Amino acid sequence: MKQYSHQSRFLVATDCIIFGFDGEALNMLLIKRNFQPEKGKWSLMGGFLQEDEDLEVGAKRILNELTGLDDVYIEQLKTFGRVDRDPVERTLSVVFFALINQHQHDEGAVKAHHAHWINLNRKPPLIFDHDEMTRLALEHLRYQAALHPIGFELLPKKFTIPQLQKLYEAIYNMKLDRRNFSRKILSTGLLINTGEKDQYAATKKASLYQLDEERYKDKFNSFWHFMPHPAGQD
Amino acid sequence: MKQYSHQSRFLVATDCIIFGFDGEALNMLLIKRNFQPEKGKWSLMGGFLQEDEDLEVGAKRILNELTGLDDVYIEQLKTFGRVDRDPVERTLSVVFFALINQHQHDEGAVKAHHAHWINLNRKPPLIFDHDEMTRLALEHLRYQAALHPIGFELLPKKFTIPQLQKLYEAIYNMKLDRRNFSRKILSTGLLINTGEKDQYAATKKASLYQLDEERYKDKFNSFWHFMPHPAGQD
DNA sequence: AAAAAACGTGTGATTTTGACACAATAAAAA
DNA sequence: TTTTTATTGTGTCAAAATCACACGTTTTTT
Repeated sequence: MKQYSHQSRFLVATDCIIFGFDGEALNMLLIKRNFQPEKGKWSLMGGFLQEDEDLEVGAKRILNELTGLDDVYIEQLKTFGRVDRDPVERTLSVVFFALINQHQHDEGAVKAHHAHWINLNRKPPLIFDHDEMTRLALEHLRYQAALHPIGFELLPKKFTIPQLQKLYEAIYNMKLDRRNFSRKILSTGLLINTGEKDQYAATKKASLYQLDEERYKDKFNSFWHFMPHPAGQD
Repeated sequence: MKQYSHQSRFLVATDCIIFGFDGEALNMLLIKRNFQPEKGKWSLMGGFLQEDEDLEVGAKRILNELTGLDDVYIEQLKTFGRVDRDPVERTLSVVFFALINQHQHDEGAVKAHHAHWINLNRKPPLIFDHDEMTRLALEHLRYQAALHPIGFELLPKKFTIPQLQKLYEAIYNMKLDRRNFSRKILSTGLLINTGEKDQYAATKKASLYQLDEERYKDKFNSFWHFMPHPAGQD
């Protein structure tokens, strides 16, 4: 048996949802398309899967092309396959979810692709089913960040607890209590106090922490509740 | 623009991981293949995606073919795309995760496909990357069942709390405290006591409950902790 | 009628959580 | 130089949730 001859074959694309955090707001990297189809409109960064390429390799190729980054946190999110989702020709899209340190990307590459960091609260409508993909990704981010120590992927190697809190506040669009947040985060035992202080702070300088990589890997799949359970849930 | 002419096209299959519960153990529905490739070996139930078919529709078609069931809980789990995962020809597989009430399936259809309910603890090795798919699905089941009220999908419409507990014990391979389990489950407010009793019970007859469908939909995405956090996590 | 098996509910100590207060630090303003 | 202001680090306490465990009840079996 050399081939499954009588079966249909499909185009397969990879689209990437790339989240970044600038210290204040949650952003995503979007493309202002200067190519067909839907030239001039906004979309996710994507590309077609190659004959000899694993899915994740394809996603990382596309991600690297756009950001210049190599060692990025990505997860496969979901495959979108509605028959008419691409008006040109049926194309399945395997959507990947990436978290990057926004201050580390290659600005040249981003400009070359007409890409822009867009605040999530000011996101324009996107082509095809890319809005649906985005909704799912944000939901997934909120889900993951509430249960797993995933937020670190969006911050620099060394960061302060107030910085981390701002990130969580941006992800959930809500204010958190400084003291309870700190207690909860530190109680995971995942943070190492480097002893250094945040030199950019305006007033009292906060301590810089970094991930305990060892424990991070070990405990990634423990469950936590990073988000408060406000009273009166019912 | 009529087509993306120069891009490669791929075979796309759908494989289904089908979990069932017989009251004692967790089982999955597996195929003893009497067709090529890998005739004689065990595999998941799968099939190729059709030209005019949405992904989920394809999965439901395959599921219905095997079980005769129509209204089944399914989730898309992940797409497997290793270049050499199918030795015959490169094929992407979109894996779906299904939970069914094992006592409700169509035995005729199952036999016709040479399918068998196999206890998870006695699962034979499967072809291709189906073992990896299975591992992921079990992990996902454990994840989901710990956080969301998903176990009901594996039970009959009316069930007792001890039955539900046995299910959880099978999923996690651990014993649970009867009293704490009951309290936790009831405190979700998702169960309605039908007033009836389980007539098959050997001794004291347990009350039959059913899902409060309304609340179930509303609260599916609230987080819960159905599994205990034993002391000494560190 | 007594024993055995399984169900339903209750209790108390411990831990975790959420709400909130105060002292310490560092820059900027006075 | 002193005061003001903004922000960080740590602490307290009441309320809620969790875990470990005990007892009485119902139904079949002996």
